Amino acid sequence: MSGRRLVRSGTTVDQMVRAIADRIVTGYLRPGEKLDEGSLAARFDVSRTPVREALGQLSAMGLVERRPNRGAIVAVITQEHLASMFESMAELEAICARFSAERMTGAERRSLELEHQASARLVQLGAEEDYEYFNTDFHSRLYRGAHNAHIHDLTVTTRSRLAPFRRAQFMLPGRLAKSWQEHDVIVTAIMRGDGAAAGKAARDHVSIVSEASAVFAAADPMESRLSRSVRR
Amino acid sequence: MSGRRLVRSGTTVDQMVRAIADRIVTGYLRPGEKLDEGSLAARFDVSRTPVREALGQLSAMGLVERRPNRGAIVAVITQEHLASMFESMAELEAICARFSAERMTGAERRSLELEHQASARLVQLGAEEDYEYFNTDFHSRLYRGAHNAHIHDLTVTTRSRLAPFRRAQFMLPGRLAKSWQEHDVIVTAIMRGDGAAAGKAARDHVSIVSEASAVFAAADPMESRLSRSVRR
DNA sequence: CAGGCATAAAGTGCATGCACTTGCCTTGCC
DNA sequence: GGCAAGGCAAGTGCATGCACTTTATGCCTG
Repeated sequence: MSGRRLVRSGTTVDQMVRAIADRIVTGYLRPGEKLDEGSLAARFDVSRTPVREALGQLSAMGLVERRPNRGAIVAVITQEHLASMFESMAELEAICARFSAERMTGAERRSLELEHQASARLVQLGAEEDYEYFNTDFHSRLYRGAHNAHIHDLTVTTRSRLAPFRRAQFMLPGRLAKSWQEHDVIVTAIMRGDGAAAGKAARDHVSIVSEASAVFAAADPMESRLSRSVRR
Repeated sequence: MSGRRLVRSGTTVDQMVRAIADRIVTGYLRPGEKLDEGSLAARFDVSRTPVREALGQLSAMGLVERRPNRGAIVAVITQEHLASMFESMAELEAICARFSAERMTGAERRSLELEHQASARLVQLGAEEDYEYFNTDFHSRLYRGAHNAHIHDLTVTTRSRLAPFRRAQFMLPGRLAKSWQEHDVIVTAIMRGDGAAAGKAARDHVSIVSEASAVFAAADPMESRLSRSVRR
């Protein structure tokens, strides 16, 4: 039956994982929201089997929570756990920045500085959208510049899990200029190979975002109805 | 058909994940070894469905590698990636130790020091097995002492992935006494609340294990010859 | 009319079946 | 004898079906 197979990219399960993860990370699916296997299967026109596999993987990644026999929900992140993730992020970024200062190649350094300087223009223009895009790229450069595949993974994963909570920073006025200044401190430290300074600057940079987000998250009605303390 | 169900703990998939992960982490299943869905299903007396889900989750965790349509193998870790994981481990331990120095409660500090002092006896006796058991506990205390759930997760996960490569340290003579000395530096720093010193000591501690393991791993031709049919 | 208890509905967990892919091995061809 | 094409067996990928668990509904009882 059925005209399955529209595209031929990766397996069905992989696509499901990406699709669902994307909806969670972008905030389209909200914490605590129920993930019904049947509905998801219908939604993507596949059977429940790949959906189940995808949910299992997402659960392994911590993006969804699975209660045996009681279905899956988008992972509910407590205030406390969120704080721990932001703090981890700050530490991970600090490590990446420190290693970057010590290990980036000449090309990587030049490229980093070039892009950073170019981004000043986005700040002047107040191009929030574009700056955010650049910002992601900037941080990715630090992760890669650390020349450590595992740290890179940990950092990228943690960052993606924090993504839903990072939109907050847009809300603060003058954020762009401030962000750029902080980047500038990091870049300067990296350029002169000062790992300790680069690490500290990166940690501070993330911490500030963290504080902004904490405010945002607190105001967010994430605990409206369910999310009872599901025994533990 | 069939008399399924031997035990009744958790879901079948979870049991499979634990069972397979355990065999990988303990080195019973070696990197590169083929994981045949049918054989695993037969081995554990379940159908292929839960096996597939388990493999999917293990793949998400990085313990196995899945090639579409070509089956799964125990993840092969390159020398380079292994090094990056050890380095990450050193950094993560450093963070945990630093936070522990700053945040452990009085009870946690006392308990840590007490156990540490008690372990001196194991060193004297040369009780390798028991010391290794204590050692795991010691590090777990640091992870918990950091009071950061996410760092805890990252650290525990990374540590388990390194487990197959850590047996190396047993091979070095005088390792126990050296390890205890290093622990002692960490404990002392934590007791006086010196985060920076605790972090540095923890990083050094792991780095030394790392070097030992690197030698071991290099000497070990991690290919698949011997590990043919292990099923029984 | 409230509080159980039975029963139905919904939804999960796993087994089975079939289509497809891959790798090997044969077979025919040069 | 080597090599390419084709076929076969092994094994993966997904759909479907059924048993079981949870949750919703209604009915009976006090």
